[in-house]
Amino acid sequence: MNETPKPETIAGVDFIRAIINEDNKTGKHQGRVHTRFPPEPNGYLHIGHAKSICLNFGVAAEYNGLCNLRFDDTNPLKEEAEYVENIKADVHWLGFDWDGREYYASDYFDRLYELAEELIRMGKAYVDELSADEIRATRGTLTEPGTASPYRDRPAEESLDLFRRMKAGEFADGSMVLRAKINMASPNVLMRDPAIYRIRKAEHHRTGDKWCIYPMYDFTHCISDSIERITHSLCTLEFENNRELYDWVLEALDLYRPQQIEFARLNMSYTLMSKRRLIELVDGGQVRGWDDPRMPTLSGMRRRGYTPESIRDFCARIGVAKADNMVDRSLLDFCLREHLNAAAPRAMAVLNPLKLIIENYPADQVEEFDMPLHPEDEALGTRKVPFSKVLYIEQDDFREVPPNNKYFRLAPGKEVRLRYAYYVTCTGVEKDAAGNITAVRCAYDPATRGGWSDDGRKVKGTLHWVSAAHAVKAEARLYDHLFTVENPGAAAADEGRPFADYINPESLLVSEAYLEPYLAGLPVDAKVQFERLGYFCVDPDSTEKLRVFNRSVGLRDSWAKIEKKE
RNA sequence: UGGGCUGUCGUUCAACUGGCAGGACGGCGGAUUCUGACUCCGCUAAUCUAGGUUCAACUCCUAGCGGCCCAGCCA
Repeated sequence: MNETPKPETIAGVDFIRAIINEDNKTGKHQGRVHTRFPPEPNGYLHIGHAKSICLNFGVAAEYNGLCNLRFDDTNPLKEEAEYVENIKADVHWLGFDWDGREYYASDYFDRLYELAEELIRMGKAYVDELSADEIRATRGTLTEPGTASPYRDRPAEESLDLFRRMKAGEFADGSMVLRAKINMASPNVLMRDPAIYRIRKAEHHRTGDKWCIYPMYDFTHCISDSIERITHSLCTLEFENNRELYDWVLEALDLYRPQQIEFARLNMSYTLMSKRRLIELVDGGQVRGWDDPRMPTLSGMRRRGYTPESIRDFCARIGVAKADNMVDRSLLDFCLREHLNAAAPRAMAVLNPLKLIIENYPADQVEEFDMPLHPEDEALGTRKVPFSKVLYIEQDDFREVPPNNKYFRLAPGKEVRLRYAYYVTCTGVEKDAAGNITAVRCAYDPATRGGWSDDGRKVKGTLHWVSAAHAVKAEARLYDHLFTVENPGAAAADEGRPFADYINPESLLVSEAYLEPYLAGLPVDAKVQFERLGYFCVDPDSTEKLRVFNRSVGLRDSWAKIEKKE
């Protein structure tokens, strides 16, 4: 669990505040603010859920209120205990705590059943024996009203008897259903006698085989909110049409009524947010699992190096509103870079090594330099980095023929600084028979120890380096964006192609690339920002091999700029 | 087509009950720098349309237009 998150102010949350403030003024909830985060445990949490988590916990915190964690587990076919555990872990990782208020819709099955019977007795619900197809056929269309089921007006006692026998397991799945009796002609299709209980002879991850009938979302969610005395039930836009039903159920049963408030869900470019499709990716083996670093899940992003702080900051910056949106990934990357830049201890790394031989440095000598772990934060302390006659530098940091006079890295005759070590001047190159450069030779100036000269001499270039003899080899897997189009889900739907077609094949290739970055002997047990190269993060799960995840966090942009200037 | 919701810089969020359309990200340019990073400075660019009310409209009125959601025994 992280430190308690500071209450980042979420942009655009005013339309929710306005409602809460009004409620507080009128004393509707005695000034109480109580929200909930209600995931269905049918998959892992993704960046879209982070928005909801930050909103629900954030709004509650702002008003000194509470936020519950509630699992919406009314469909035994899709839900698993494994998901529950991972969801809890991810919420904690993000930095939020429900303080023991961990609830399950399945906790309310008994109460829900009682209320369903009550609805039947009141004549506001009936057992329908129409098939699913028949119900669909009689529901009408968007422009035409539906027609009543022949069972709609059966006596309450008859429905009650049938409902009890449904519960007792006397009937097969799909043979009958409990429907709320509302209005078959309602312009809101959801109000045309919606099913509120169905028969499902399936094992539930928490209640086992105790039940063979399960309540549906529209009947369950509002009552669960009511039972928990939720004041403001924040949910996404697609539930706007459900609000009328939400209110109807609680009104019919004369129960405490929370206020449902809808907000726009997060859409992010090049990112798939549909849980259904993420499940397909996992099941289809296109990714290694829910926590594959290419996945937009919180666990995948964690492995890729995103920090909870950066995700929270992102959620605060994108804000919340009722208009559909498509947030650019670059904002997420910005948030990560900003946090990493401030917090990550630094290290030097070389991805594409080029041997650098210091001609006038004693062959058997090794020096250790103390380098700050963070250039702007001395409190982080220093690291020791060994220096010797043969080093590795980045291939891109040397050009036999400099492209122009603005190139200030190493080239024949030019002097550069080896970061925190010495100034060196290039004296020549070594080549193999084919003419490929195999090593660069140079001479160092002993008077510049520590990487500084008092004589006013200016060197523009500062290179990163590692001692060849002391370098740590590591396997690096570079992950690219998983999807090739801005909105893979929509693209696939539009063109009617399987969305897996929109996976970037390069992301798979890149992920298998075996690179050999040479890391100086540095603390690599935590996230590390490789200086100058951009922002790499060490996979915190890795134990044996050091994995360097990157690609979306700045490296490419950084190089693009460099290339342009040369 | 019925109903619900929604339209502000490229993106996202602002602009209190009408009063100079602002911030952030992105992009472009510059300064600085022992990471060509970071930082700093500057620039860029928007009220869906048409009428109307008003000294004054993103805001109010009227009429259009666009986008999203709803016809699961999913949530």
